[in-house]
Amino acid sequence: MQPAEKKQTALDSLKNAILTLDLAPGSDLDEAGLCAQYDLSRTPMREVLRQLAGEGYVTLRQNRGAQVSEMSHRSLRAFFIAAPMIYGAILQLAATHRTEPQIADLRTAQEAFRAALTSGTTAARALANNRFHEITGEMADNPFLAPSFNRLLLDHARISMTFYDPRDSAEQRNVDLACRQHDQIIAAITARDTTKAVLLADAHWRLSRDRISQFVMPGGLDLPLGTPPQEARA
Amino acid sequence: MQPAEKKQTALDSLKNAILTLDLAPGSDLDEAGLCAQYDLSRTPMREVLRQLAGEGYVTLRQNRGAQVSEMSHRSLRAFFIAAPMIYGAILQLAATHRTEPQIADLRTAQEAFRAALTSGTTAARALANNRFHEITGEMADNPFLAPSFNRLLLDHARISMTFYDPRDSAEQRNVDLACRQHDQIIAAITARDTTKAVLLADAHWRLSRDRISQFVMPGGLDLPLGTPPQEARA
DNA sequence: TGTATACGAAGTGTATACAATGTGAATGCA
DNA sequence: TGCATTCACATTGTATACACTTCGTATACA
Repeated sequence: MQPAEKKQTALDSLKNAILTLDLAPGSDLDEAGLCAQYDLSRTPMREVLRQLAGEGYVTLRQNRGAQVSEMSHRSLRAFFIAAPMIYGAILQLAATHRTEPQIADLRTAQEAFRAALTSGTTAARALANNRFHEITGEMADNPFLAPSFNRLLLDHARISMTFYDPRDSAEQRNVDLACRQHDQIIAAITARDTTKAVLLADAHWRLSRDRISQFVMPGGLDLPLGTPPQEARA
Repeated sequence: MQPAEKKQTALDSLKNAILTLDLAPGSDLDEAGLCAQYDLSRTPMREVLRQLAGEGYVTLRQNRGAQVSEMSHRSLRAFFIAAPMIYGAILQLAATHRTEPQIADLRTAQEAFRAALTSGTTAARALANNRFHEITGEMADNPFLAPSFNRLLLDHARISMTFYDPRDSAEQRNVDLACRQHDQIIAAITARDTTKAVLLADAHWRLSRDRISQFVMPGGLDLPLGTPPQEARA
C-alpha cells in the first residue's frame, strides 16, 4: 500500500471512529499509537491530525496532543440554532445544482442506508445516513456553506449515536419515516423542486430534533423530588 | 523569537497577504521560499500551509504544492447566495451572546477601521474591516456557523480589494456610510437588540453587495457591439 | 504532615536527510 | 519537422534523530 493511501485510510478510519463515538468526545489521541496502528511515521500522521482539526473532528493544543472534539451542553444549543437554517439552504441549493452522476450517488447511498436499517449496526446506520447527507452537501456546490454543513453533520451523527436506543419501538418507526423522507428528498432534488426540497429539509430536521429532544427531556417518572446534597445548598 | 511564535507570524502574515491580494488568487506558493522568508524549516511551514488549507486560504494538491485559493465567477455567485443568510445569523447571535470584553474589542477594531479610512491604504482598510467582522463572529459563539462565516469574510475582503477604486467619490461616500453602520451595529449589539442587529446586517450587506454589483455590471458605455474574433465563431 | 522544588520520563515540536513524484528539456525516431 | 521517449532536475512526501515542554513523582524542608 502506498504511503498516500495509508494516510487516506487513517483519515477515513479516524473520521468514522469519531462519528460513531468509537472514539469518545474529549478523549486523547496518542500520536505514537496511531502511527503504529496505521503504519505511518509521525510526520504524515501529524498532518492527518491537522486535517482532522481543520474539519472540526479534533482539537489540537500546544505541546499537549490532539483530543477528539468535545460535545457539550453549549454546543448542543448552538447546533439546534444553526442546523435548520443550513440544512434548508443546502437542500434548496442541491435541488438547483445537482448533476445526474450525483443523483446516482445519492440513490446508491440511500440503498446502503436502507440496507443498514434492516441488517446493520447502529454505527453502520449512522455512517450511511451521514453519507447520504454529505452527498446533498456536494450537490449544493457552495464552498461557503460546505464547511458549516459538514461540521453540523459531524455532530449530528454523534448526537444521534448518543441518543439512539434500538430497543425503543418508537425509534424504529422514526427511522423508517426518516428513510421515506430520504426517498422524497431524492425525488424533489431530481425534479429540481426547490420549494419541496426546503419543506422536506424542515420536516426531516424536525423529526430528528424531536427524537433528540425526547432524550434530552424525557417524560417525567412521576416520583417525588429529591433534596439537594448538603454541599449544593446556598 | 520562539519557533511557535514564528509559526504564528507566518500564519498571520500569509493570511494578510492573501486577504489583501498581495498574494494573488491562484498563485503558487513556494515551500522553500516561505521557509527562508519566515526562518522556519519545512515541517512547521507545511503545518502552517495545512492550517491555511483548512481555513480555505489555500488549496493543497498532491505532490504539487500549495496555491492561493481561486476566486472564480462561480464562487462569486455562491458568495452572493450564502452571505446574507450567514451574516444575518451571526449578528443576531452576536447581539445575544456578546460579552463586555468583546464589546471593548469591537470598539477598538472600529477605531482602527476609522483611522484606516482617513490615513490608511486600501489594504489597511480591508484588514481593519475584516477584523471588525471577525469579532462579531467571535461574539456569535457558534462553532457550527463560524467556519462558513470566516470563509465568507475571506472572500469578502478579497472581492472588496478587487473592486475598490479610491478615485471614485461615490466609493468614498459608501465607505463612510459603512463606517456609520458599524457604529450602529456596535450600539445594537451592546443593547442586545437582535431585531435591529438583523436589520443592520441586511443593510450592511446590501451596501456591500451594491458596490460589488456596480463593478461587475457597470453602466453601459453606449458604444456599438464588437464582432467576435474568427477563431471564436462556430 | 503538608508543601515546594527538583528530577526524570513521556510526549510534542523541529530540523534534516532521504525517497518518490512530477516537470521540462533534450534526443531519437518516424 | 513533429512526436514520443528518456533522462535530469526540481519539488514534494516521509522517516528519523534531536530539542524542548509538560507532567508525574520523589525528596527535602518547613
